[in-house]
Amino acid sequence: MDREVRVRFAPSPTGPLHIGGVRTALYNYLFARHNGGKMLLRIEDTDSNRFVPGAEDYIIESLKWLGIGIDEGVGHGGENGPYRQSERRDIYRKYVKQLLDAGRAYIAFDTPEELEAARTATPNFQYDASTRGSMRNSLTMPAEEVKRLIDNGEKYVVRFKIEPGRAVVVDDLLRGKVTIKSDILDDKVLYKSADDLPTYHLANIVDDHLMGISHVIRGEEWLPSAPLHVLLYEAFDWTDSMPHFVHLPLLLKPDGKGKLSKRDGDRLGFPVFPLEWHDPISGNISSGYRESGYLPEAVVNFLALLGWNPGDDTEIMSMDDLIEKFSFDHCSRAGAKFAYEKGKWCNHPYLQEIDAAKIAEMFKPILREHGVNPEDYSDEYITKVVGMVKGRINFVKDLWDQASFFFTRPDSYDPKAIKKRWSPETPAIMNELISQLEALPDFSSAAAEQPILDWITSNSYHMGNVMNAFRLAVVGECKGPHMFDITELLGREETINRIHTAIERIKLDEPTV
RNA sequence: GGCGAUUUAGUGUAGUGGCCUAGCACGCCGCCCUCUCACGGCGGAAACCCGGGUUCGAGUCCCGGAUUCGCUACCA
Repeated sequence: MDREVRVRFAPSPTGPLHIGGVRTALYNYLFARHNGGKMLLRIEDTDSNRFVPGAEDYIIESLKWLGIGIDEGVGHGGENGPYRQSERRDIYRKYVKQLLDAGRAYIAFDTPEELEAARTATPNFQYDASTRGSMRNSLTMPAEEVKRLIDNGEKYVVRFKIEPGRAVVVDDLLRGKVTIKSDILDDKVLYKSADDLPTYHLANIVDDHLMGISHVIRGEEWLPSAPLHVLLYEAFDWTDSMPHFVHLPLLLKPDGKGKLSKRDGDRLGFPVFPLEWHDPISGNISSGYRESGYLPEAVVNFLALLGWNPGDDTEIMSMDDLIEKFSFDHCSRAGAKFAYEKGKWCNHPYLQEIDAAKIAEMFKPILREHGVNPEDYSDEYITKVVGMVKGRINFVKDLWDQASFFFTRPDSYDPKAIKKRWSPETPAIMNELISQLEALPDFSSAAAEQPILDWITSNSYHMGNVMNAFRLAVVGECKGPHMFDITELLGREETINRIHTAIERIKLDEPTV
Protein backbone atom coordinates (compact mmCIF):
# COMPACT_ATOMS: atom_id res chain seq x y z
CA MET A 1 0.00 0.00 0.00
CA ASP A 2 1.47 3.26 -1.09
CA ARG A 3 -0.17 5.48 1.46
CA GLU A 4 -1.63 5.29 4.92
CA VAL A 5 -4.86 3.37 4.83
CA ARG A 6 -7.77 5.40 6.11
CA VAL A 7 -11.29 4.17 5.55
CA ARG A 8 -14.64 5.41 6.70
CA PHE A 9 -18.04 4.05 7.46
CA ALA A 10 -20.53 6.78 6.68
CA PRO A 11 -24.13 5.86 7.43
CA SER A 12 -27.14 8.14 7.45
CA PRO A 13 -29.05 8.35 10.70
CA THR A 14 -32.36 7.58 9.06
CA GLY A 15 -33.25 4.58 11.19
CA PRO A 16 -31.67 1.44 12.54
CA LEU A 17 -28.50 0.26 10.86
CA HIS A 18 -29.37 -2.38 8.29
CA ILE A 19 -27.44 -5.65 8.40
CA GLY A 20 -26.06 -4.86 4.94
CA GLY A 21 -24.65 -1.65 6.35
CA VAL A 22 -23.13 -3.64 9.17
CA ARG A 23 -21.31 -5.81 6.67
CA THR A 24 -20.01 -2.74 4.87
CA ALA A 25 -18.73 -1.41 8.18
CA LEU A 26 -17.15 -4.77 8.95
CA TYR A 27 -15.30 -4.97 5.62
CA ASN A 28 -14.05 -1.43 6.09
CA TYR A 29 -12.83 -2.33 9.54
CA LEU A 30 -11.18 -5.59 8.47
CA PHE A 31 -9.43 -3.88 5.59
CA ALA A 32 -8.20 -1.04 7.78
CA ARG A 33 -6.91 -3.32 10.52
CA HIS A 34 -5.34 -5.74 8.06
CA ASN A 35 -3.35 -2.88 6.62
CA GLY A 36 -2.58 -1.16 9.89
CA GLY A 37 -4.83 1.75 8.95
CA LYS A 38 -7.53 3.80 10.57
CA MET A 39 -11.30 3.46 10.59
CA LEU A 40 -13.49 6.55 10.73
CA LEU A 41 -17.16 6.93 11.55
CA ARG A 42 -18.85 9.80 9.81
CA ILE A 43 -22.52 10.60 10.13
CA GLU A 44 -24.08 11.70 6.85
CA ASP A 45 -27.08 13.65 7.99
CA THR A 46 -27.43 15.98 5.04
CA ASP A 47 -31.07 15.13 4.51
CA SER A 48 -32.78 17.04 7.27
CA ASN A 49 -36.14 15.54 6.27
CA ARG A 50 -35.11 12.00 7.03
CA PHE A 51 -33.37 12.52 10.33
CA VAL A 52 -34.49 10.02 12.96
CA PRO A 53 -33.73 10.65 16.62
CA GLY A 54 -31.72 7.91 18.26
CA ALA A 55 -30.39 6.50 15.03
CA GLU A 56 -26.90 7.84 15.59
CA ASP A 57 -26.60 6.32 19.05
CA TYR A 58 -27.97 3.11 17.65
CA ILE A 59 -25.22 3.01 15.04
CA ILE A 60 -22.50 3.63 17.58
CA GLU A 61 -23.86 1.04 19.97
CA SER A 62 -24.21 -1.53 17.21
CA LEU A 63 -20.62 -1.20 16.11
CA LYS A 64 -19.48 -1.37 19.68
CA TRP A 65 -21.46 -4.53 20.34
CA LEU A 66 -19.99 -6.18 17.27
CA GLY A 67 -16.44 -5.21 18.16
CA ILE A 68 -15.98 -3.02 15.11
CA GLY A 69 -13.60 -0.49 16.54
CA ILE A 70 -13.62 3.13 15.47
CA ASP A 71 -10.42 5.17 15.62
CA GLU A 72 -11.88 8.53 14.73
CA GLY A 73 -15.30 9.98 14.30
CA VAL A 74 -18.64 10.71 15.91
CA GLY A 75 -18.51 9.52 19.47
CA HIS A 76 -14.79 8.83 19.28
CA GLY A 77 -13.10 12.17 18.68
CA GLY A 78 -10.27 12.87 16.28
CA GLU A 79 -8.30 15.55 14.51
CA ASN A 80 -10.43 15.86 11.40
CA GLY A 81 -13.81 16.74 12.86
CA PRO A 82 -16.51 17.59 13.08
CA TYR A 83 -17.57 14.18 11.83
CA ARG A 84 -21.24 14.97 11.63
CA GLN A 85 -22.01 16.53 8.27
CA SER A 86 -24.70 18.81 9.59
CA GLU A 87 -21.94 20.50 11.60
CA ARG A 88 -19.77 21.14 8.57
CA ARG A 89 -21.94 23.67 6.73
CA ASP A 90 -19.20 26.32 6.61
CA ILE A 91 -16.81 23.91 4.99
CA TYR A 92 -19.24 22.85 2.30
CA ARG A 93 -20.31 26.42 1.56
CA LYS A 94 -16.70 27.27 0.84
CA TYR A 95 -16.25 24.43 -1.61
CA VAL A 96 -19.56 25.08 -3.31
CA LYS A 97 -18.44 28.65 -3.87
CA GLN A 98 -15.16 27.41 -5.26
CA LEU A 99 -16.97 25.31 -7.86
CA LEU A 100 -19.32 28.17 -8.68
CA ASP A 101 -16.43 30.63 -9.11
CA ALA A 102 -14.60 28.18 -11.35
CA GLY A 103 -17.67 27.80 -13.55
CA ARG A 104 -17.91 24.10 -12.72
CA ALA A 105 -21.30 24.54 -11.14
CA TYR A 106 -24.27 26.84 -11.47
CA ILE A 107 -27.32 28.03 -9.60
CA ALA A 108 -30.74 26.71 -10.52
CA PHE A 109 -34.12 28.04 -9.44
CA ASP A 110 -36.39 25.39 -10.93
CA THR A 111 -38.90 24.33 -8.32
CA PRO A 112 -39.65 20.68 -7.63
CA GLU A 113 -43.00 21.24 -9.34
CA GLU A 114 -41.35 22.63 -12.45
CA LEU A 115 -38.96 19.72 -12.60
CA GLU A 116 -41.81 17.32 -12.16
CA ALA A 117 -43.64 19.02 -15.02
CA ALA A 118 -40.58 18.79 -17.25
CA ARG A 119 -40.24 15.11 -16.46
CA THR A 120 -43.83 14.33 -17.33
CA ALA A 121 -43.69 16.43 -20.50
CA THR A 122 -40.50 14.77 -21.73
CA PRO A 123 -40.36 11.01 -21.14
CA ASN A 124 -36.63 10.74 -20.48
CA PHE A 125 -36.04 14.22 -19.23
CA GLN A 126 -32.68 14.76 -17.64
CA TYR A 127 -31.24 17.98 -16.31
CA ASP A 128 -28.03 18.08 -18.35
CA ALA A 129 -26.20 19.87 -21.18
CA SER A 130 -29.07 19.18 -23.55
CA THR A 131 -31.74 20.76 -21.36
CA ARG A 132 -30.16 23.21 -18.96
CA GLY A 133 -30.31 25.92 -21.64
CA SER A 134 -34.07 25.97 -21.33
CA MET A 135 -34.31 25.89 -17.55
CA ARG A 136 -34.30 28.68 -14.96
CA ASN A 137 -30.69 28.86 -13.92
CA SER A 138 -27.68 31.15 -13.75
CA LEU A 139 -26.60 30.01 -17.20
CA THR A 140 -29.80 31.22 -18.83
CA MET A 141 -30.60 34.24 -16.66
CA PRO A 142 -28.85 37.58 -16.40
CA ALA A 143 -26.55 37.90 -13.41
CA GLU A 144 -28.64 40.75 -11.92
CA GLU A 145 -31.74 38.62 -12.05
CA VAL A 146 -29.96 35.78 -10.31
CA LYS A 147 -28.74 38.12 -7.61
CA ARG A 148 -32.18 39.65 -7.22
CA LEU A 149 -33.83 36.27 -6.77
CA ILE A 150 -31.28 35.17 -4.22
CA ASP A 151 -31.61 38.44 -2.30
CA ASN A 152 -35.37 37.92 -2.30
CA GLY A 153 -34.81 34.66 -0.50
CA GLU A 154 -35.84 32.57 -3.47
CA LYS A 155 -34.91 28.92 -2.90
CA TYR A 156 -32.28 27.56 -5.23
CA VAL A 157 -29.89 24.67 -5.66
CA VAL A 158 -26.37 24.45 -6.99
CA ARG A 159 -25.90 21.95 -9.79
CA PHE A 160 -22.71 20.39 -11.02
CA LYS A 161 -22.08 21.26 -14.64
CA ILE A 162 -21.28 18.00 -16.38
CA GLU A 163 -19.48 18.36 -19.67
CA PRO A 164 -20.70 15.82 -22.20
CA GLY A 165 -18.54 13.70 -24.47
CA ARG A 166 -16.23 12.40 -21.78
CA ALA A 167 -15.46 8.79 -20.99
CA VAL A 168 -15.20 8.68 -17.23
CA VAL A 169 -13.24 5.81 -15.74
CA VAL A 170 -13.82 4.49 -12.25
CA ASP A 171 -11.09 2.14 -11.14
CA ASP A 172 -12.76 -0.28 -8.76
CA LEU A 173 -10.56 -2.68 -6.81
CA LEU A 174 -13.18 -5.38 -7.14
CA ARG A 175 -14.55 -4.80 -10.61
CA GLY A 176 -11.67 -3.32 -12.54
CA LYS A 177 -12.08 -0.25 -14.68
CA VAL A 178 -15.69 0.74 -15.18
CA THR A 179 -16.14 3.24 -17.97
CA ILE A 180 -19.16 5.43 -18.40
CA LYS A 181 -20.00 8.22 -20.86
CA SER A 182 -20.46 11.56 -19.16
CA ASP A 183 -23.46 12.21 -21.43
CA ILE A 184 -25.65 9.90 -19.42
CA LEU A 185 -24.89 11.74 -16.18
CA ASP A 186 -27.18 14.55 -15.10
CA ASP A 187 -26.26 17.86 -13.54
CA LYS A 188 -26.50 16.62 -9.98
CA VAL A 189 -27.65 18.88 -7.22
CA LEU A 190 -24.71 19.57 -4.92
CA TYR A 191 -26.26 22.03 -2.53
CA LYS A 192 -29.71 23.13 -1.45
CA SER A 193 -30.26 26.62 -0.13
CA ALA A 194 -33.47 25.50 1.57
CA ASP A 195 -31.59 23.84 4.42
CA ASP A 196 -28.14 25.24 3.67
CA LEU A 197 -26.81 21.72 3.29
CA PRO A 198 -25.00 19.90 0.51
CA THR A 199 -26.27 16.65 -0.96
CA TYR A 200 -24.47 13.38 -0.39
CA HIS A 201 -22.26 13.71 -3.43
CA LEU A 202 -20.61 17.00 -2.57
CA ALA A 203 -20.32 16.35 1.15
CA ASN A 204 -18.90 12.92 0.50
CA ILE A 205 -16.12 14.08 -1.78
CA VAL A 206 -15.18 17.07 0.34
CA ASP A 207 -15.11 15.04 3.53
CA ASP A 208 -13.26 12.08 2.10
CA HIS A 209 -10.64 14.47 0.77
CA LEU A 210 -10.33 16.51 3.95
CA MET A 211 -10.28 13.42 6.14
CA GLY A 212 -7.57 11.79 4.06
CA ILE A 213 -9.60 8.77 3.07
CA SER A 214 -7.52 6.31 1.04
CA HIS A 215 -10.20 3.74 0.21
CA VAL A 216 -13.90 4.25 -0.26
CA ILE A 217 -15.52 0.91 0.52
CA ARG A 218 -19.29 1.05 0.12
CA GLY A 219 -22.29 -0.77 -1.29
CA GLU A 220 -22.80 -1.45 -4.96
CA GLU A 221 -25.71 0.97 -5.09
CA TRP A 222 -23.09 3.70 -5.30
CA LEU A 223 -21.37 2.38 -8.39
CA PRO A 224 -23.57 4.34 -10.82
CA SER A 225 -22.72 7.62 -9.11
CA ALA A 226 -19.02 6.87 -8.79
CA PRO A 227 -18.25 8.53 -12.15
CA LEU A 228 -19.87 11.68 -10.84
CA HIS A 229 -17.59 11.49 -7.83
CA VAL A 230 -14.55 11.06 -10.05
CA LEU A 231 -15.61 14.16 -11.96
CA LEU A 232 -15.93 16.06 -8.70
CA TYR A 233 -12.40 15.10 -7.68
CA GLU A 234 -11.29 16.43 -11.04
CA ALA A 235 -13.22 19.65 -10.63
CA PHE A 236 -11.53 20.26 -7.29
CA ASP A 237 -8.19 19.23 -8.76
CA TRP A 238 -7.85 16.47 -6.17
CA THR A 239 -7.29 13.57 -8.53
CA ASP A 240 -3.83 12.88 -7.17
CA SER A 241 -5.22 12.01 -3.78
CA MET A 242 -8.46 10.47 -5.01
CA PRO A 243 -9.26 7.37 -2.95
CA HIS A 244 -9.48 3.89 -4.38
CA PHE A 245 -13.01 2.62 -4.81
CA VAL A 246 -14.46 -0.70 -3.78
CA HIS A 247 -18.13 -1.36 -4.45
CA LEU A 248 -19.34 -4.32 -2.45
CA PRO A 249 -22.08 -6.64 -3.65
CA LEU A 250 -25.47 -6.25 -2.00
CA LEU A 251 -27.28 -8.54 0.39
CA LEU A 252 -30.37 -10.02 -1.26
CA LYS A 253 -33.57 -11.65 -0.04
CA PRO A 254 -33.06 -15.28 1.06
CA ASP A 255 -35.80 -16.27 -1.36
CA GLY A 256 -37.45 -14.52 -4.26
CA LYS A 257 -36.13 -11.36 -5.79
CA GLY A 258 -34.70 -8.04 -4.72
CA LYS A 259 -32.60 -6.75 -1.92
CA LEU A 260 -32.96 -7.77 1.67
CA SER A 261 -35.62 -5.83 3.53
CA LYS A 262 -36.99 -5.68 7.03
CA ARG A 263 -40.14 -7.41 5.84
CA ASP A 264 -38.12 -10.47 4.82
CA GLY A 265 -36.92 -10.79 8.37
CA ASP A 266 -40.43 -10.58 9.75
CA ARG A 267 -41.69 -13.03 7.17
CA LEU A 268 -38.96 -15.64 7.53
CA GLY A 269 -38.13 -15.12 11.17
CA PHE A 270 -34.69 -13.61 11.43
CA PRO A 271 -33.47 -10.14 12.44
CA VAL A 272 -32.36 -7.62 9.86
CA PHE A 273 -30.85 -5.27 12.42
CA PRO A 274 -27.97 -5.80 14.83
CA LEU A 275 -29.84 -4.45 17.86
CA GLU A 276 -33.49 -4.26 18.68
CA TRP A 277 -34.95 -0.99 17.44
CA HIS A 278 -37.87 0.92 18.85
CA ASP A 279 -39.08 3.27 16.18
CA PRO A 280 -39.67 6.66 17.80
CA ILE A 281 -42.32 7.66 15.26
CA SER A 282 -44.36 4.52 14.57
CA GLY A 283 -43.63 2.85 17.88
CA ASN A 284 -42.87 -0.38 16.03
CA ILE A 285 -40.25 -2.71 17.42
CA SER A 286 -37.83 -4.47 15.10
CA SER A 287 -35.93 -7.45 16.39
CA GLY A 288 -32.16 -7.42 16.62
CA TYR A 289 -29.44 -10.03 16.54
CA ARG A 290 -28.32 -9.21 20.05
CA GLU A 291 -31.76 -9.63 21.60
CA SER A 292 -32.41 -12.74 19.54
CA GLY A 293 -29.58 -14.53 21.26
CA TYR A 294 -26.80 -14.24 18.71
CA LEU A 295 -23.28 -13.75 19.96
CA PRO A 296 -21.51 -10.79 18.33
CA GLU A 297 -18.59 -12.99 17.26
CA ALA A 298 -21.02 -15.23 15.41
CA VAL A 299 -22.73 -12.36 13.63
CA VAL A 300 -19.36 -10.98 12.55
CA ASN A 301 -18.16 -14.38 11.40
CA PHE A 302 -21.27 -15.14 9.43
CA LEU A 303 -21.47 -11.69 7.87
CA ALA A 304 -17.83 -11.81 6.85
CA LEU A 305 -18.51 -15.01 4.92
CA LEU A 306 -21.36 -13.44 2.97
CA GLY A 307 -19.35 -12.19 0.02
CA TRP A 308 -15.88 -13.04 1.16
CA ASN A 309 -13.86 -16.18 1.88
CA PRO A 310 -10.47 -16.70 3.43
CA GLY A 311 -9.10 -18.55 0.40
CA ASP A 312 -9.25 -21.90 2.14
CA ASP A 313 -11.99 -23.98 3.77
CA THR A 314 -11.93 -22.28 7.13
CA GLU A 315 -15.40 -21.31 8.32
CA ILE A 316 -15.10 -20.37 11.95
CA MET A 317 -12.92 -17.34 12.46
CA SER A 318 -12.45 -14.82 15.22
CA MET A 319 -12.18 -11.13 14.48
CA ASP A 320 -8.39 -11.44 14.68
CA ASP A 321 -8.43 -14.32 12.20
CA LEU A 322 -10.61 -12.29 9.87
CA ILE A 323 -8.34 -9.29 10.11
CA GLU A 324 -5.34 -11.41 9.33
CA LYS A 325 -6.92 -13.09 6.32
CA PHE A 326 -9.03 -10.31 4.88
CA SER A 327 -8.40 -8.95 1.41
CA PHE A 328 -10.47 -7.90 -1.56
CA ASP A 329 -8.82 -10.64 -3.61
CA HIS A 330 -11.30 -13.03 -2.11
CA CYS A 331 -14.44 -10.91 -2.30
CA SER A 332 -17.22 -11.90 -4.63
CA ARG A 333 -18.82 -9.46 -7.00
CA ALA A 334 -22.37 -10.80 -7.20
CA GLY A 335 -25.08 -10.05 -4.67
CA ALA A 336 -25.50 -12.71 -2.01
CA LYS A 337 -28.82 -14.07 -0.85
CA PHE A 338 -28.97 -13.71 2.88
CA ALA A 339 -28.18 -17.19 4.22
CA TYR A 340 -29.73 -16.79 7.66
CA GLU A 341 -29.81 -20.55 8.30
CA LYS A 342 -26.07 -20.58 8.19
CA GLY A 343 -26.08 -17.68 10.60
CA LYS A 344 -27.93 -19.80 13.13
CA TRP A 345 -25.40 -22.57 12.74
CA CYS A 346 -22.60 -20.07 13.13
CA ASN A 347 -23.78 -19.25 16.62
CA HIS A 348 -23.29 -22.84 17.79
CA PRO A 349 -19.50 -23.04 18.02
CA TYR A 350 -19.26 -19.67 19.73
CA LEU A 351 -21.87 -20.63 22.27
CA GLN A 352 -19.96 -23.82 23.07
CA GLU A 353 -16.94 -21.79 24.09
CA ILE A 354 -18.84 -20.10 26.87
CA ASP A 355 -18.79 -22.00 30.14
CA ALA A 356 -21.94 -23.46 31.56
CA ALA A 357 -22.11 -21.16 34.59
CA LYS A 358 -22.20 -18.11 32.38
CA ILE A 359 -24.80 -19.60 30.08
CA ALA A 360 -26.81 -20.51 33.17
CA GLU A 361 -26.98 -16.80 33.98
CA MET A 362 -28.22 -16.06 30.47
CA PHE A 363 -30.76 -18.84 30.86
CA LYS A 364 -32.39 -17.36 33.95
CA PRO A 365 -34.45 -14.70 32.14
CA ILE A 366 -35.70 -17.37 29.78
CA LEU A 367 -36.77 -19.54 32.69
CA ARG A 368 -38.73 -16.58 34.04
CA GLU A 369 -40.43 -16.12 30.67
CA HIS A 370 -41.68 -19.66 31.00
CA GLY A 371 -43.01 -19.12 34.48
CA VAL A 372 -40.11 -20.71 36.32
CA ASN A 373 -38.50 -18.76 39.11
CA PRO A 374 -34.76 -19.39 38.86
CA GLU A 375 -34.43 -18.44 42.51
CA ASP A 376 -36.11 -21.74 43.33
CA TYR A 377 -33.02 -23.53 42.05
CA SER A 378 -29.39 -23.32 42.99
CA ASP A 379 -26.91 -21.92 40.49
CA GLU A 380 -25.22 -25.27 40.68
CA TYR A 381 -28.38 -27.05 39.60
CA ILE A 382 -29.00 -24.73 36.64
CA THR A 383 -25.36 -24.94 35.64
CA LYS A 384 -25.48 -28.73 35.68
CA VAL A 385 -28.57 -28.69 33.49
CA VAL A 386 -26.85 -26.34 31.06
CA GLY A 387 -23.72 -28.44 31.01
CA MET A 388 -25.75 -31.46 30.13
CA VAL A 389 -27.55 -30.02 27.11
CA LYS A 390 -25.60 -27.06 25.84
CA GLY A 391 -23.82 -29.13 23.21
CA ARG A 392 -27.04 -29.53 21.31
CA ILE A 393 -28.22 -25.94 21.13
CA ASN A 394 -27.52 -22.99 18.86
CA PHE A 395 -29.09 -20.39 21.14
CA VAL A 396 -29.49 -20.00 24.87
CA LYS A 397 -33.25 -19.84 24.41
CA ASP A 398 -33.19 -23.35 22.88
CA LEU A 399 -32.25 -24.56 26.35
CA TRP A 400 -35.90 -24.47 27.30
CA ASP A 401 -36.87 -26.96 24.61
CA GLN A 402 -34.06 -29.23 25.64
CA ALA A 403 -34.28 -28.96 29.40
CA SER A 404 -37.67 -27.70 30.52
CA PHE A 405 -38.35 -31.01 32.29
CA PHE A 406 -35.65 -30.21 34.79
CA PHE A 407 -37.85 -27.38 36.00
CA THR A 408 -41.40 -28.50 35.38
CA ARG A 409 -43.06 -31.89 35.55
CA PRO A 410 -44.46 -33.28 32.33
CA ASP A 411 -47.94 -31.89 31.80
CA SER A 412 -48.59 -34.32 29.00
CA TYR A 413 -46.99 -37.38 27.50
CA ASP A 414 -45.99 -37.71 23.88
CA PRO A 415 -48.75 -39.83 22.26
CA LYS A 416 -46.41 -41.40 19.74
CA ALA A 417 -44.03 -42.47 22.47
CA ILE A 418 -46.90 -43.90 24.47
CA LYS A 419 -48.02 -45.91 21.51
CA LYS A 420 -44.56 -47.27 20.93
CA ARG A 421 -43.28 -47.78 24.48
CA TRP A 422 -46.21 -48.00 26.89
CA SER A 423 -48.05 -51.31 26.89
CA PRO A 424 -50.63 -52.73 29.33
CA GLU A 425 -47.80 -54.43 31.24
CA THR A 426 -45.81 -51.25 31.64
CA PRO A 427 -47.45 -49.92 34.82
CA ALA A 428 -46.52 -53.10 36.68
CA ILE A 429 -42.95 -52.89 35.46
CA MET A 430 -42.80 -49.21 36.40
CA ASN A 431 -43.94 -50.09 39.92
CA GLU A 432 -41.14 -52.62 40.10
CA LEU A 433 -38.78 -49.95 38.85
CA ILE A 434 -39.90 -47.69 41.67
CA SER A 435 -39.01 -50.41 44.17
CA GLN A 436 -35.63 -50.83 42.55
CA LEU A 437 -34.97 -47.10 42.67
CA GLU A 438 -36.03 -46.96 46.31
CA ALA A 439 -33.65 -49.76 47.13
CA LEU A 440 -30.65 -48.10 45.52
CA PRO A 441 -28.02 -47.28 48.14
CA ASP A 442 -26.57 -44.55 45.96
CA PHE A 443 -28.75 -42.60 43.53
CA SER A 444 -25.94 -40.99 41.56
CA SER A 445 -25.78 -41.63 37.85
CA ALA A 446 -22.63 -43.71 38.04
CA ALA A 447 -23.92 -45.85 40.88
CA ALA A 448 -27.54 -46.22 39.79
CA GLU A 449 -27.11 -47.21 36.19
CA GLN A 450 -25.67 -50.69 36.49
CA PRO A 451 -28.09 -52.09 39.10
CA ILE A 452 -31.11 -50.90 37.10
CA LEU A 453 -29.75 -52.26 33.85
CA ASP A 454 -29.02 -55.56 35.60
CA TRP A 455 -32.55 -55.66 36.95
CA ILE A 456 -33.92 -55.23 33.43
CA THR A 457 -31.77 -57.95 31.92
CA SER A 458 -32.22 -60.41 34.76
CA ASN A 459 -35.99 -60.17 34.29
CA SER A 460 -35.62 -60.49 30.54
CA TYR A 461 -37.43 -57.21 30.05
CA HIS A 462 -36.98 -55.36 26.81
CA MET A 463 -34.25 -52.80 27.42
CA GLY A 464 -35.53 -50.23 24.96
CA ASN A 465 -39.11 -50.43 26.10
CA VAL A 466 -38.39 -50.20 29.81
CA MET A 467 -35.86 -47.42 29.56
CA ASN A 468 -38.07 -45.43 27.22
CA ALA A 469 -41.12 -45.87 29.41
CA PHE A 470 -38.95 -44.67 32.28
CA ARG A 471 -37.86 -41.70 30.19
CA LEU A 472 -41.40 -41.00 29.07
CA ALA A 473 -42.57 -40.91 32.68
CA VAL A 474 -39.82 -38.58 33.82
CA VAL A 475 -39.37 -36.34 30.76
CA GLY A 476 -42.73 -36.55 29.03
CA GLU A 477 -41.24 -37.63 25.74
CA CYS A 478 -38.41 -39.73 24.43
CA LYS A 479 -35.61 -37.22 24.32
CA GLY A 480 -32.91 -35.70 26.45
CA PRO A 481 -29.53 -36.55 27.92
CA HIS A 482 -28.43 -39.80 29.48
CA MET A 483 -31.28 -41.10 31.62
CA PHE A 484 -29.37 -41.58 34.84
CA ASP A 485 -27.80 -38.14 34.60
CA ILE A 486 -31.32 -36.78 34.52
CA THR A 487 -32.48 -38.77 37.52
CA GLU A 488 -29.40 -37.93 39.55
CA LEU A 489 -30.14 -34.26 39.11
CA LEU A 490 -33.86 -34.56 39.73
CA GLY A 491 -33.26 -36.69 42.79
CA ARG A 492 -34.81 -39.89 43.98
CA GLU A 493 -38.03 -38.46 45.35
CA GLU A 494 -38.87 -36.38 42.28
CA THR A 495 -38.01 -39.23 39.94
CA ILE A 496 -40.26 -41.67 41.76
CA ASN A 497 -43.08 -39.14 42.02
CA ARG A 498 -42.98 -38.61 38.29
CA ILE A 499 -43.23 -42.33 37.65
CA HIS A 500 -46.24 -42.57 39.98
CA THR A 501 -47.90 -39.70 38.18
CA ALA A 502 -47.25 -41.25 34.81
CA ILE A 503 -48.73 -44.57 35.89
CA GLU A 504 -51.88 -42.77 36.97
CA ARG A 505 -52.16 -40.50 34.00
CA ILE A 506 -51.14 -42.57 31.00
CA LYS A 507 -54.23 -44.42 29.93
CA LEU A 508 -54.27 -46.57 26.88
CA ASP A 509 -57.30 -45.41 24.94
CA GLU A 510 -57.67 -48.42 22.76
CA PRO A 511 -56.34 -51.90 23.26
CA THR A 512 -53.84 -52.67 20.57
CA VAL A 513 -55.39 -54.81 17.90
C1' G B 1 -36.84 2.46 -21.39
C1' G B 2 -31.42 4.05 -20.57
C1' C B 3 -26.77 3.04 -18.03
C1' G B 4 -23.74 -0.10 -15.12
C1' A B 5 -22.77 -4.46 -12.54
C1' U B 6 -23.65 -9.71 -12.22
C1' U B 7 -24.05 -15.30 -13.30
C1' U B 8 -20.67 -22.70 -10.14
C1' A B 9 -25.64 -27.71 -6.32
C1' G B 10 -31.69 -25.12 -2.65
C1' U B 11 -28.15 -21.39 -0.15
C1' G B 12 -23.03 -19.20 0.90
C1' U B 13 -18.72 -20.23 -1.81
C1' A B 14 -13.60 -22.69 -3.83
C1' G B 15 -11.86 -22.67 -8.67
C1' U B 16 -7.18 -17.31 -12.57
C1' G B 17 -6.44 -23.12 -19.63
C1' G B 18 -4.74 -29.56 -18.38
C1' C B 19 -4.01 -31.41 -11.02
C1' C B 20 -12.19 -30.80 -12.12
C1' U B 21 -14.54 -37.85 -12.46
C1' A B 22 -15.78 -29.67 -10.09
C1' G B 23 -13.78 -29.06 -3.56
C1' C B 24 -15.76 -26.95 1.27
C1' A B 25 -19.79 -25.24 4.41
C1' C B 26 -25.16 -24.55 5.68
C1' G B 27 -29.62 -27.09 4.74
C1' C B 28 -31.69 -31.97 3.31
C1' C B 29 -31.44 -37.57 3.42
C1' G B 30 -29.15 -42.18 5.34
C1' C B 31 -25.90 -44.95 8.60
C1' C B 32 -23.10 -45.45 13.16
C1' C B 33 -23.24 -44.49 18.47
C1' U B 34 -27.38 -45.47 22.06
C1' C B 35 -32.55 -46.31 26.63
C1' U B 36 -34.35 -41.56 23.41
C1' C B 37 -33.54 -36.92 21.10
C1' A B 38 -29.59 -33.89 20.03
C1' C B 39 -24.32 -33.38 19.39
C1' G B 40 -20.50 -35.92 16.98
C1' G B 41 -18.40 -39.37 13.24
C1' C B 42 -19.17 -41.58 8.44
C1' G B 43 -21.77 -41.57 3.84
C1' G B 44 -25.44 -39.76 0.01
C1' A B 45 -28.47 -36.75 -3.42
C1' A B 46 -27.48 -32.06 -5.59
C1' A B 47 -24.14 -27.12 -9.68
C1' C B 48 -20.25 -24.80 -14.06
C1' C B 49 -27.06 -19.67 -17.37
C1' C B 50 -27.55 -20.49 -22.90
C1' G B 51 -25.32 -20.22 -27.85
C1' G B 52 -21.18 -19.47 -30.78
C1' G B 53 -15.89 -19.10 -31.06
C1' U B 54 -10.25 -19.43 -29.65
C1' U B 55 -7.31 -23.85 -28.23
C1' C B 56 -4.55 -30.29 -28.77
C1' G B 57 -7.55 -29.08 -24.35
C1' A B 58 -12.48 -24.14 -21.35
C1' G B 59 -16.03 -23.81 -15.32
C1' U B 60 -11.54 -20.95 -16.39
C1' C B 61 -10.12 -16.74 -22.52
C1' C B 62 -13.28 -13.91 -26.56
C1' C B 63 -18.19 -12.55 -28.76
C1' G B 64 -23.53 -12.59 -28.58
C1' G B 65 -27.94 -13.53 -25.90
C1' A B 66 -30.50 -14.33 -21.51
C1' U B 67 -30.72 -13.79 -16.05
C1' U B 68 -30.48 -11.30 -11.64
C1' C B 69 -29.23 -6.83 -8.98
C1' G B 70 -28.47 -1.68 -8.69
C1' C B 71 -28.88 3.35 -10.36
C1' U B 72 -31.84 6.56 -13.22
C1' A B 73 -34.51 12.47 -6.72
C1' C B 74 -33.43 19.33 -4.10
C1' C B 75 -32.43 10.27 -0.43
C1' A B 76 -28.39 8.40 1.09
